[in-house]
Amino acid sequence: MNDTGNPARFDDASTADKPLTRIQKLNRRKILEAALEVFSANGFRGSTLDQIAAEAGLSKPNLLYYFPSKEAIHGELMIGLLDTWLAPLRAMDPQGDPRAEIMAYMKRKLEMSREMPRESRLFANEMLQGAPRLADNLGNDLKALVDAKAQIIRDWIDAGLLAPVDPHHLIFSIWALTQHYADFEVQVRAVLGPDTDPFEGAEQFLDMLFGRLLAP
Amino acid sequence: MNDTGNPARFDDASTADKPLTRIQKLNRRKILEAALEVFSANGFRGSTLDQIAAEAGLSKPNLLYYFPSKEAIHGELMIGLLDTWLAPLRAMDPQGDPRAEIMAYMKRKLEMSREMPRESRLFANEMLQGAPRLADNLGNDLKALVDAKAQIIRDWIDAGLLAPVDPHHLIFSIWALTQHYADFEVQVRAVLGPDTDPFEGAEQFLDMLFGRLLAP
DNA sequence: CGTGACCCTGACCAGATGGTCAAATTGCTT
DNA sequence: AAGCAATTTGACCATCTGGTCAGGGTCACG
Repeated sequence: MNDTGNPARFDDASTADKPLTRIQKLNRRKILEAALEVFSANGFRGSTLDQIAAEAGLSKPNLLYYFPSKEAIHGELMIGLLDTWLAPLRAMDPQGDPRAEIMAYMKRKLEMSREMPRESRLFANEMLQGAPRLADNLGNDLKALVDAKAQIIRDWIDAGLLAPVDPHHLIFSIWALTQHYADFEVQVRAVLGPDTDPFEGAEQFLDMLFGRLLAP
Repeated sequence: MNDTGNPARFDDASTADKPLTRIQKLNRRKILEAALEVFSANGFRGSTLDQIAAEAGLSKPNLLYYFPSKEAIHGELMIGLLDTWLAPLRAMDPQGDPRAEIMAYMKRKLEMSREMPRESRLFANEMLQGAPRLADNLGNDLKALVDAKAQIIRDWIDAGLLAPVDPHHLIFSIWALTQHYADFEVQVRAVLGPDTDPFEGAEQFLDMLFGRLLAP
């Protein structure tokens, strides 16, 4: 059971937080876990409450006892996701060694792609549809965070500690490259064959790629 | 059942080619164009025949006069897509200058992301769902093509013309980086703001990234 | 201008799907 | 063990959706 860093959250993201029962906690977790499985594999419209209910081992009306609607389940998933997803970027330390910080960020993201491919695909699905449920967060929280980190990188560059690259696109490139291995896993595996671990090669490659890019 | 005169056969790319009528050619094109628009924005399950019909300016039964099913429309789109999508890779010339060939490939792919974002998203959607409709092609055509091109790159490396990088992951990185700007366009635009052209910066960045990587 | 093939549509159908509800069952507290 | 709240479910509903069909309109061509 994967539980670390993925805590079952409160009920309606609304104001009133009741004291969650033992059974509530258990079943809400089951539902969100099942929903992650199903939504990430089929997208929002491609998933049905019946599938999620089956995966969770509950009846459909019982799902709707814990969440007011299909959208609510998805929404709750998304809230937790954006947070989890950006944690590694938040952790980038202005005080650390520039190249080490960026390489560590890249590696953490790659690790996340390996260990949380479902979350990655859920996120990708949402982006592909134009992120209707994340539009606000993207324009505010996300932009603010990325801009802040971009400024840090810019400072590093100005101090001559990194090659002069566009910080925003550097961050995009880390996102693109790491998430590709989760989101396009079928394609990657089809090309590499069944006996090769994509992430092994990916780590080496990305090490070289960013190592060469960042040298001042 | 009653099959009389149903022209819903496969396109010119198929085995049985009947002489397509003027109206057939026109309407099939309208339908595929509309389907691209709708499928790429909503995914297969998220799209309805009504949406496609509306977008195409035709009635739903009329769609089904030209194509036997929703799946058939999607399938036809996919066939054309994989071909279009891989054309730039096919064009990589073993006789050309190694770095120039790879940089040109990357640029052509980036250009495709800018000019055919719908195709890119359609492809991404399919991959995310595990590519159920492309599984065969991936394991055969695609793998063969990529392996062949990887061998060419390997030869270049052995000849000391390129830095020693894993050719497969090099190709993956080009795919990931270029398609990211189409598939995650919302996110990219949200971060960069409305007045910045993502592709402008992307081209510069990728130029530097791969330039540095490939130097022997 | 007639005729047969081609093209188009309103009306309809069956199954899927999100969601509701009253009633039954279970869990918790005193 | 009673009593009340929390949990669960079978039955049901309205709507959506892919797909069918019989019939009517249109086009091309002799």
